Order: sequence, then C-alpha cells, then structure tokens
Amino acid sequence: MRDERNTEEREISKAVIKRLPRYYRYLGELMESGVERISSGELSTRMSVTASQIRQDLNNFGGFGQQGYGYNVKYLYEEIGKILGLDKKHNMIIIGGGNLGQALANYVDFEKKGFYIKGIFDVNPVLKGLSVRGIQIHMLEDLESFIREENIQIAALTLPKSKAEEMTELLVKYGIKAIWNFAHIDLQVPSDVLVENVHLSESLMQLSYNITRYEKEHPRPE
Amino acid sequence: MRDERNTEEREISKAVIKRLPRYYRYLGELMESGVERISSGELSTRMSVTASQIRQDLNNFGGFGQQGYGYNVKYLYEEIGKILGLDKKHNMIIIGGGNLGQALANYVDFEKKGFYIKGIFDVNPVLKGLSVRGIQIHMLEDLESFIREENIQIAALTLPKSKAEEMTELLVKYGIKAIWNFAHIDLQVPSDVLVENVHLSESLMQLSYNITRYEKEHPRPE
DNA sequence: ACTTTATTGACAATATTTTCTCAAATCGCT
DNA sequence: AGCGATTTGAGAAAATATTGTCAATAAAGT
Repeated sequence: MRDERNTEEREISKAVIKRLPRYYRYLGELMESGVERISSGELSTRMSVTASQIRQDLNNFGGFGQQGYGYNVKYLYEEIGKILGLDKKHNMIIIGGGNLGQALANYVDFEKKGFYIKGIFDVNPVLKGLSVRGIQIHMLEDLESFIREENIQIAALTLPKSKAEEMTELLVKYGIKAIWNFAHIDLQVPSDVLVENVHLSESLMQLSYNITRYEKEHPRPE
Repeated sequence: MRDERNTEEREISKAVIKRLPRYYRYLGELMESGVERISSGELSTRMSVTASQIRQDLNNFGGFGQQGYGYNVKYLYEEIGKILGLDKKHNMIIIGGGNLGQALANYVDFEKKGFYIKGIFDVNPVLKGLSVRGIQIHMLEDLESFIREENIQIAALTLPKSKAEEMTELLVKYGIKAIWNFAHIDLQVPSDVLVENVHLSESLMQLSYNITRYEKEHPRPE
C-alpha cells in the first residue's frame, strides 16, 4: 500500500528517521574534532552499524557522498540538520513547572538546535512570577494569548497523567501544532496535531526486561 | 542467524519488547475500570494496532488466551509483568542531583513497578545531606560502598555528557548491572552491563522532522 | 596521463516483521 | 446437551527492513 507519488515526496520509514539524530550527533562530534571527511565504512565502525545501512539511509534523501571520497562531514551534518528541520526556529512552551519541566527548561542545548523555550506554565500559584534560566513561569490563564502572540508551535507536556488529557484539549483548542508528551498516556488529538511520546517508565521496563533475561541466560555461578 | 535452541529460550525481537509496556499499561487501566476479559480485537481497537499483532506478540511468550473467550485481563497483566521482570525488586540509584535526577526521584510510580530508588549521588557539596521525597543525596565518595551494601542493580545517569563517561567507568568498576542513561552519548560498557538510553534531544528531533514534513505536505493556505 | 585504490549509490538477496487466513477450541444461548 | 458465534494460535503470505554485491566514479599516487 505504498504511496509512491513520483512527484517528490516518498514516504520515509520511521526506522530511518529514528536513526538520523544519531548520525547527526556523531557527525557533530566529528566536526568538533576537526574531521573533514568520512566514509560510510569508517562511520559504521564508530557507530556499530553496517556501512550499507548508513548509505541506504542517507540515500533516501539524496546522494550526499562522492565515490572514492566518502562524505564531507560538515556538509552531511548540515543536510541532516535540514532534513530534521533543525535549520528552522521552533517556539516551545513547557506545561508543568515541576522538576521535569524545569529540567527541560535548563537544558541549553535545545536552543542550539533551534528549539526556543519561551515560557513555562503551571497551575501552582506559588510558582507565579518565578523563572528558570530566564524563562518565566506563567499561570494558565495566560496560555491562550501566549501561544498566539509568541507563535508557539510545540508544547512539552510534563504533567501527571490525570491533568494531561484536559490540558491537551486546551492546547489543541489554542492552536498548538505539536506536543512532546511526557505523561504516561496516549493523547487523543486531531490529525493535524503531532505527538511525540517520551514514556520514561516504558523505557525503564525495557531495561528491566533485559536485566531479567540476562539473569536467566547467565545464572549466577553458585 | 537465528539462535533457535529448542531448549526454552528463543530470542524475542526488540520490537516486541518495546510494545509490551504499552500492553501492560492498557491492561492495567482495563483492570482498574473493572474489565475482566478482553479479546485481541477489542484491545486492538483501543490501542490502534492490529489484533494479529497483539496475538502474535503474546504468543512469543505462551498461549495466554482462550478460544472463544479472549484474554483474562488480570492474568495477562500479571504475566506481562513477569515477562518484564516487574515482579522482582530492583534497587536503583540516581547519579546527578539536578532537576532531572530529582524529577525521577519524585516519580512515585516506579516503586509500584518494583524499582526502588535508594539514593541520589552528586558532586555538588551544596546538596549534601538534602533529600528528595525521603531519598537522601549522597556525595560520590560513598558511591562504592553504597552500591555494594544496598545491593544496587540500576543506576540512572542524569549527568551532562562530559561527566557521564568517567562516571560510567566508576559504576562499572563498582559492579553496577544496568545503566539507564540520560546523557547524550553512547556509553561504552562491558558486555555484562546493560544500557538503556533515553535521548531526549533525539526524541525532540524526531518531532521536529515530523513537523517539517507535515508543513511540507500541508502548505499553509495563503 | 595512467593505474591503482577507495568508496558511493543502486539494486539484488536475505532476513525480519507484520498481516492474513483458517482450523480448532471454547463460550453462551436455547 | 447441542449449535451457532466468537476468538485464539499457528502457519502462510505479504510487506518492510537490512545487508550484500558490484559497476561506476572519483581520488591519490606514480
């Protein structure tokens, strides 16, 4: 059931997209250490993936390499950045001024990638007027106007699941385009609103599974 | 290159494991709302996956269902819990007493799933003696004895990437079995130490990709 | 300028994952 | 107890994803 319009846009698989940020990170590190060119073979060794996969992944978006030479690190880094949309500015708010919200607010690197945290919102009046790294904490009544006036695209949702659902409704109503969801729940949104989930407890459960399996396969000697 | 020992253990694919926690979550919710049985078809509707996938996934671990009846919610919930190792107690520490570390420490639900946060470690002497939700913040010099005495299996690593590498070396030396890594780096560990990564910025980049693609495919009318 | 070496991009071959199909089993109704 | 409806589990088929191969091309050395 492939889309296969020959007019430009092919559908890129999710698996490929998930790998791009990692390529981006490695290329960034290479760039910082002054490496100018790299072959898929060398990169594959460093990243512990196959060279074929790297070439195949990149070729989804175009031929960035040169036979006999490899890839220009800076060029490839920038191209992947463009594919990921990191060349554009994204305005973002954080909903939930708890530790997790504050942790995100403190994370400077997001700005380097074009994600600007414009404000934090919370219901707790104790937090009113406070700010984190220069980012002010607002009360919910200002949410609607803030989203429109500051042209906010992304909301990071760091609320307990009980509040996350109604907040999502509000965010959607106020015209948010994307939700970065940290609540342990699957949000219901219209099809023009994007959701990316970070389910920490699910990640921990995967680790738990692996521990369990490892112990089964390697029983303690004695 | 399938393992295929007929002696018990088959290799379960990563994709299946990643879906288990979500099944677990839905089953937990069903249980709470008093639902006693569920068919793969009904569950598939709620979860927006195919019924076939649910049955196939579960059958990796055994036949938990009954023809003409479906699955017993409580039983299936518990079985998946066992598969994920949630029936066992895991002792955990958090390395890094910043916002993210504290956010994890504040998250009560981990204990319900068997993950007990025994302590937080940091280099910052300002934090010495403080505690978060009754969990004390320790200084690094106590790390080794703490890990051994409290029988710590898992370390959640919430440090900037510059410090994460040397800390990993220490943790490995002190006998930690698994690292839940929040630093933006691929940790190098011996093969008997498990790592589960939570790369927040990579998740955000995926969201950014989807925003970018969405905007390309749905250009603003005027 | 020519030759050797390196390396991509495209396609073919494998491998893996997902979905489909249906016989067998159980349920629930009469 | 018997019968139609439901639903699993297993295997087959289809779809995707990954890996392998190699001609074409560029680079680097002579």
